[in-house]
Amino acid sequence: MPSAPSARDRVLDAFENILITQGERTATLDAVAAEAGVSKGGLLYHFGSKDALVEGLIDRLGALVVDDLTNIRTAPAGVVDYFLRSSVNTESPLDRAIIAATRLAQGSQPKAQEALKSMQRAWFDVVNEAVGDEAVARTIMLVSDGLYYNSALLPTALSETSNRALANMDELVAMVSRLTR
Amino acid sequence: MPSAPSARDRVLDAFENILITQGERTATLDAVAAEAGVSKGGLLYHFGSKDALVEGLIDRLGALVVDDLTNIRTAPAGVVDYFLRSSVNTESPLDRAIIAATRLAQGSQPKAQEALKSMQRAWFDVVNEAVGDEAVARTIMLVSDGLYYNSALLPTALSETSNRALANMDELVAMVSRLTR
DNA sequence: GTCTATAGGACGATAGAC
DNA sequence: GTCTATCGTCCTATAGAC
Repeated sequence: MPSAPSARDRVLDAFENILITQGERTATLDAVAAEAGVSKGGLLYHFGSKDALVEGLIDRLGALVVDDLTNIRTAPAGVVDYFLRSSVNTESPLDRAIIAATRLAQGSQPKAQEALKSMQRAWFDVVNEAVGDEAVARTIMLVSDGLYYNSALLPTALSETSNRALANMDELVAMVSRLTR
Repeated sequence: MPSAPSARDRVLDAFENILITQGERTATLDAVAAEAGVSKGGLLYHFGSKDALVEGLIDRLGALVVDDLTNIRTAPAGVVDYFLRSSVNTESPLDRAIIAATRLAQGSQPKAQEALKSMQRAWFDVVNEAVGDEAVARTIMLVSDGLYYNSALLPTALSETSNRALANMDELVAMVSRLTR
């Protein structure tokens, strides 16, 4: 029930927003405070420094990943089907946190890099357990990363590959299922 | 014969270097000039503004892509084999230009986004022509994007997936060839 | 808990010497 | 073709009022 998000959460939302739509460079304290509707001083009360803001975002990502792993494991259509379909950016809270963290990771923020790495490892373990073949699991991970790269990393790109893949998600899932047999 | 690169080329090399290793934020005119071994004024003689510097990098990328397309088409081992193997970052001039452009594309630089998009489209056309099946070609593109994402986008990540894939490139090529039969 | 004001440094760009 | 010096702006962070 997201009735009235706290100022702290509004700041994190604003930080994500700017990172996703305009990149790391534009995500200054001034810009984040303005987008969140607070003053710079107000922002710095909740997050004492820019580093603390980054940590706040990574912590939020960590919590969302924990939930996601449960969703993957218990998906009615199966692990691989759910995992692949959830690899295109749907603007979910998790997607937004991942994309924002990826922006930070490319600005030599070691903590963001580590968070993404451990997320990837956790996903691999679940997929690998489901398909029971490491080579197949690795290939599925690459397809998933490719989907993310296309739909999330090139902001307004609407890249050809991704658009086609999105329109043909059933086809892609069938394609990948050829590997498991 | 790269005996003595011109100051202009040294500036572009430095710009790429900083974008790749430290991200867009750190790639300031001061930092690029220092890395290239020229003064800020000297840099601005060759590239009149930061925008011109970005354009210079994108032009370099365009030229390298043209060469690469010829390499892919004429590869002895075949289009798909060559394409996939060249999708891991080998620190080649092309790889470096792509990664640097990707950093810029995430900072809402439309020109960098368009350059990457047209590169992707050109690759897809070659792969599609070679395999003669759009769904298979799309999947191959996604695997390639996944390889790039892992080996190039998360700077020092040395991500699990990518490392394993690198060590098992033969295995991956075999995996993908299952799709074409 | 949120604000304004401001310090101190880094940023992109210009001017002009050599 | 390359340099130094400098301007105006923007950045992170602190101090202190409310």
